[in-house]
Amino acid sequence: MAKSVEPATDLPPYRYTAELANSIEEKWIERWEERRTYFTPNPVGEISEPNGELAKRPPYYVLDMFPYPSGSGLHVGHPLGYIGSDIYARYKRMDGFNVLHAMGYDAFGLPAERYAVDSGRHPDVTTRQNIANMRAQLRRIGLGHDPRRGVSTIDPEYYRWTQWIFLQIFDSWYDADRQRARPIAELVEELDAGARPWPPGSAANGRSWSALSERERRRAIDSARLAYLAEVTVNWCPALGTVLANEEVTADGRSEQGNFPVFRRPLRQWMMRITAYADRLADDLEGLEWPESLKLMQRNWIGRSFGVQLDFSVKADTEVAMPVFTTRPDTLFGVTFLAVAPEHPLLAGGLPASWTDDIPASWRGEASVPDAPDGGFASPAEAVAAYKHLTERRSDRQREGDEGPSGVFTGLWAEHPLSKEKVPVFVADYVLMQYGSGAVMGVPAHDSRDFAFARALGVPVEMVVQPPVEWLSEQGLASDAGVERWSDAYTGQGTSVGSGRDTDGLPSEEAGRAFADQLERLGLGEHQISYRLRDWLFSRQRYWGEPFPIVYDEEGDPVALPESELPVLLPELSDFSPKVSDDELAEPEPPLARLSDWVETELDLGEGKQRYRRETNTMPQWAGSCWYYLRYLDPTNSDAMVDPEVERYWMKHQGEPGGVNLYVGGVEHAVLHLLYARFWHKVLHDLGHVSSPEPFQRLFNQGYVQAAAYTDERGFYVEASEVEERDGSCFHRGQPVERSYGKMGKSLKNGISPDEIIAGYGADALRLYEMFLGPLDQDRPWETQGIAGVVRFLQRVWRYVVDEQTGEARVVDAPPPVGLRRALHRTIASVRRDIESLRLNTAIASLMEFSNELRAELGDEPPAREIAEALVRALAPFAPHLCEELWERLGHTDSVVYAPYPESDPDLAALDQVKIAVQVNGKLRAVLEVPAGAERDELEAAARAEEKVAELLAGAKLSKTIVVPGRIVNFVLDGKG
RNA sequence: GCCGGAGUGGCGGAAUUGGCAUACGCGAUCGACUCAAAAUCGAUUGCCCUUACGGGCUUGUGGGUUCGAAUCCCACCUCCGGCACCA
Repeated sequence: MAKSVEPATDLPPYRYTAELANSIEEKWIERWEERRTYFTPNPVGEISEPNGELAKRPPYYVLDMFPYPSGSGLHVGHPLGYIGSDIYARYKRMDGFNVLHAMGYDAFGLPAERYAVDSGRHPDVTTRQNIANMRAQLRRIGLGHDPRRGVSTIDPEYYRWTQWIFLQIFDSWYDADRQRARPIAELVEELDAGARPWPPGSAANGRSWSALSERERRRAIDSARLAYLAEVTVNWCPALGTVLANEEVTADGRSEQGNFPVFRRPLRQWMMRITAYADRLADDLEGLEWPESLKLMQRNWIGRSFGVQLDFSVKADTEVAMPVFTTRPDTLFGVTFLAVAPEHPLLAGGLPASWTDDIPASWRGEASVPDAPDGGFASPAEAVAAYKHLTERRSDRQREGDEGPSGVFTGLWAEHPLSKEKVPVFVADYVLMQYGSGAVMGVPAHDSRDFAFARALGVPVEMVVQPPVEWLSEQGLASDAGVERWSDAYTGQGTSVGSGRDTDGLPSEEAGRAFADQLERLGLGEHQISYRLRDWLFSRQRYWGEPFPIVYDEEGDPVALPESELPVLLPELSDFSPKVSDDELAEPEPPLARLSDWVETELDLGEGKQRYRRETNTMPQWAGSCWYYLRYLDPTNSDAMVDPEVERYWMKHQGEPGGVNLYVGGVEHAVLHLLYARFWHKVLHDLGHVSSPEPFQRLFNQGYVQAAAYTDERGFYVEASEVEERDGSCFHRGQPVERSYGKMGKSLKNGISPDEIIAGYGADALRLYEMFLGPLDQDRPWETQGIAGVVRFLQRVWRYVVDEQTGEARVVDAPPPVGLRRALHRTIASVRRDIESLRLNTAIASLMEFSNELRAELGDEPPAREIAEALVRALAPFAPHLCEELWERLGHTDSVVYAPYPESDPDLAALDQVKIAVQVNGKLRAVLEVPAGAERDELEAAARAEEKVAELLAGAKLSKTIVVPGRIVNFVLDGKG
């Protein structure tokens, strides 16, 4: 809580109070702006001046994650990462680098649109106002950003290039042989020349390329593009008038926002072929300086698994080969059934008209379809239709939430490729159409899901991997217990059994290899890699986003607009809300579709004037944030996304992968944003538009600020600032409330505004305290009272340098005591080390320690200029306003922002005296103070000479003496150790 | 369920490679200044036993390796995060 300090009459006139801090801070923020202190020059182009000589320095790019301009103002948790990156950027700037550091705004998207709808104003108005508010709040924290580079995604001059990048992706295809994207024109050339029979990903169906009509060829090529249209199943929420991401749908199939029903339906949408890059996205993580945990999250998200795809032949209308994917070919002889996803194409063909008599009721749907007749459905076709109808209406989330496995028998039988036995084919919703081939081989003995399914429907279980005895005993089973007594599948490796072949008795891995080889020889299977990653759904039925630079011709096929048509401006629209409905079958209607004058257009795209319809979906919020770090490089360039020379200057580093040197942001973007941005960057790299293969070389995740939050008896959060504490209990308006801790923010009603803290203590104190609370990558609880410690520290630094009575600098131009100088150099060494690895809490602790030594050494005496100036420079990245003021009072006319960061002289930083612990039997008995270079013999002799040690050694038998120079002496007496 | 990460004073946290556990700060207690309070300055502050001298214990729990473990190994407990029918 900010205290309102009485204007204390008896304080010295130049005491560093909140008032003084605030006036210093405001003064310097204005001067920095006037002097363009943070303007960072490019080597060439429009913004290569002023400070042009800086561009000769080595470049360094420090980036924060693109903020979304919230309408509710900042709390002290928001700027945590920004302060950390700012300190690092300032340090690098003082250490001789040309540092690019800027802040723009990710201003399109759902939250901005919803805020506008709620406040009844146009998103363009509210968003720009929010940006202005946020800029003002951040400005006051003293972040050293180049203001010219702070782009917003909603600026037409920005989204023009977002659209341009979309066109680059649209105009590309992925060449799997060369493992990179290439212009689509090259694919057309290869096809026309006969160098390639067919576009990748589509099937020839016996026809040759040249036999196709022009329209057919065009559609085949369109489906090979990296950005393509496809009919996909989406979560459609008519009440919100939009499709939702899986994350936005609750477990019971309703919208997270508003709790409206969500339906799954197919819809023609723009997709991005990110799966083409799955291998590179996974492999290239290797060379990045990212937290290992985050790399792992990306790898899991991509979910690459190696296995075998093999064919079972199924007799439906005709004999068809049905591929299944497995990572466990060793369990092939344990297959007792197949299961296909409800959407599987096999089910579209003819199913048998009736069951054979031996089919149990559980297979006929009795166990799985709630309203099935007693004894099950009359025919496979009916059972499958009923089951599909049941599962169709459930969202993915619902499927996952269901208790038991379910499915029905299709009446079809498949032939095992090696044993030639017949196995039944089921339809089951635990099989996902989107993964593998949408069909699985059921091995109940060795897969938990197959096991549960088999038990539920009464399908046989056959063991083909002998589990180790330990597993059986853990399950409470005897070592010879049959598979019918198991309560779960054994999913580990073991000894192969039960195939009746010579692989029996081999370790199961070896048997698996043998089966895979045999399948490959027979042409019935091949090694394959599957991914969890899916292609990226890129359309939104929203107003507040980038329009696609796409129109449709009379046949409904997409046509890219030429660059000269960019930007496609987002048209003015007074009713920008999505069209909502309570009818499940209502057609999605993007707001832009209402503008028929805009949608219907006549253009000459090279074939004379023709009528076209514009694309009315918009891009998702991720689009703008996928490439902003490239626009920061060259924000005013109207000829290119970024000048290649400028791009190379900032992003290409000798002997390193290249990219942004340091990227700081929250772990919540671990997969989506960071994966999408890497994907776009790689496409741009393949097409020659950027020089580095990866966008972000070093990544750092800052933690969250947490704060006490309070819930009333109904479990609702109450405004934390209104809670009072009495006798260890908490009350809100007289009612008792319960305390918990959580991420600071609007939802827990526990936000604390930085404005409030700055008014009460100053921005430098806020900066220091946020960093001092704990390691930057860790969550930390906010307690405003703790800020007193850093305030006192800043006051002391001020008082060392400035006379509190006169305001004059009070340093002496004489050399400091040698001990103090040594302490200074030690401090500089550790502060530098700590900043480099972003351990800013311990960097500040070192500076405090030095300040304590200064006080102990000097008392009230003025410090030497050498000491004072080094301290001011060392502290400047952390407390820039205060240090700029002190620097000026010390007589400097140039800015401390570009003063060189103090260097540590290793000779001075080395300790001349060291303390050595002396132990007897591992227990500390004395501490020696000896010259730093003391040898083993000297140490041992000195240790023996200690009175207490001598006492303990007298009469005892010494079995061992450990001497580690510079560290420890340990006497081990007989009878111990 | 699977995969990660973390457990150190009343609190936030520190501790290069295994070598003085608790740096730095908050809070608390006492003192100086003050009519008083705030601010500031100074001292003390891991726990237990002891008037004292001194001694013992202590990094989630239990074991192990080592002359020596917060740090390495094994088992367990708790908390946090990610993924969740991925065949």
